[in-house]
Amino acid sequence: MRQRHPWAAVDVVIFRVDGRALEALLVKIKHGPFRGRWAFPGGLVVLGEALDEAARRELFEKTPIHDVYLEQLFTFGDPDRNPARHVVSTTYFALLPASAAAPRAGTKYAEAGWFNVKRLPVLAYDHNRIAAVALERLRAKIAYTNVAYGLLPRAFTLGELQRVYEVIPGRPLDRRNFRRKILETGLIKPLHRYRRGAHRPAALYAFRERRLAAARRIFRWSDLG
Amino acid sequence: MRQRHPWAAVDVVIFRVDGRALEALLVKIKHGPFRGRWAFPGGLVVLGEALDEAARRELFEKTPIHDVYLEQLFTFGDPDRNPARHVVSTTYFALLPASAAAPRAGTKYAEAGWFNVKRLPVLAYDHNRIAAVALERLRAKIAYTNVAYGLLPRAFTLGELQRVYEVIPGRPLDRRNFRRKILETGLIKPLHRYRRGAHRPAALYAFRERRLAAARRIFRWSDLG
DNA sequence: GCAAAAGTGTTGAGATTACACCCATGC
DNA sequence: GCATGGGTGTAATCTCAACACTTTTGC
Repeated sequence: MRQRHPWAAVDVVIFRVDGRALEALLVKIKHGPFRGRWAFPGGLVVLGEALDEAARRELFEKTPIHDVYLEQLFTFGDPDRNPARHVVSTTYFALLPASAAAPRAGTKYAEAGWFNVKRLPVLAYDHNRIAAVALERLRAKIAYTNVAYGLLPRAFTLGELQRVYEVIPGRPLDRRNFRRKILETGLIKPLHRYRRGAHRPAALYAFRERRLAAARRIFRWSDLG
Repeated sequence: MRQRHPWAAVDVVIFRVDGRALEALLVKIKHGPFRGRWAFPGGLVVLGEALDEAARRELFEKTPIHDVYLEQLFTFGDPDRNPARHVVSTTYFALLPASAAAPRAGTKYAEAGWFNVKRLPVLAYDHNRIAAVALERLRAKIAYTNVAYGLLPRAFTLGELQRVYEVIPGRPLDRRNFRRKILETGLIKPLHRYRRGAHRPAALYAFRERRLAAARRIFRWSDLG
């Protein structure tokens, strides 16, 4: 019974919305056949470690913040996705508020940086496929859940929220309709505080719950195409 | 670098709609700590084998038909889900038409049989959790895709189709509204043939495409619970 | 003739979209 | 005073849900 089987690994796609762009965190690989190529952070699961733990470990190595939205995405297991050995990788996606700490490369990778998801380079392994799946999932999910909370700080203006809801599907929304609909969902609540800035002060809101909740749809059907 | 890591495995939840019940295929385990308990068929992934291949292999051992709808569900990786060794299992769900061949136990299992998903026994491993996730996914997916094709023969009546759409969420639908909506989606096409039976002959239909396609929603929001 | 499933339209309520003007602030 | 983003309401259209009676067949 001394058979060999593929090992389990995790990879994590970390998203943030910076200004008007959706970005993902990439790391530059130091060793092996993909040396010098960008990839999503990841690694083998340690014996006795739960999958989510492994994903959180990889995530924490890059950005030392807790209270991160983390969701399992898909498992990729083609034998040739990793030329070194057959590895079955379960991918996760994580959402960070734009304000979160800068990424650190750690000892494992040469560099780390944020990339606009619209202009990702050719990645190592099958990671461009992973990127596509992650983006698709995020787009689908923002339309009928409160996942957006993961991309925003505790308090935010409706304008900031709308920008998240526009950047991810990549199309503009009517401001009046957006405000009405998002308030009707009950996902967010007014804080009765105001943010002063360069212009008219904006009312601050917070998500009622900072864990996944379903809601009625915010986009129309045709917006999901 | 002679580290040990969890192995990859697959488990497959096979559904069918038999008359008025949604059923899943269970096998009885022959050996090990869960001997005598029911579980979904599954096993370790062989080195060099793609995940889907492994799932298809497990599926084919039970019901020798091709052209089966198969979709990856979720990956479970808690270290204690299998007391023997840390195994990370990627689960799949498969859909069979009711007419499909009877299940065979094979050599690996003591027995195989169909169980109403509403009355599943206590299963081995974390398989009751898997059942819950599979059911949730199937319910969500039938509402906005043509997955139902996997549960029906090539040609079917609108009555048969409606029964599938009622059994899975577990609530009745208005016949007139159902027929109008399902025809509006364009997912199915009339065959201009009729099935004769005990009663008035019914027009036969077929799915326009026998691969996953999205459609506008067939249920109302509140029907998704 | 009767039991059982097939077939067929309309109406009211609610949801969705499109759309334009004034307000508060910093500079 | 002007540029920038914040704030607000209404009307037309579309979608959704509710609902009942007739038809065709096998027995």
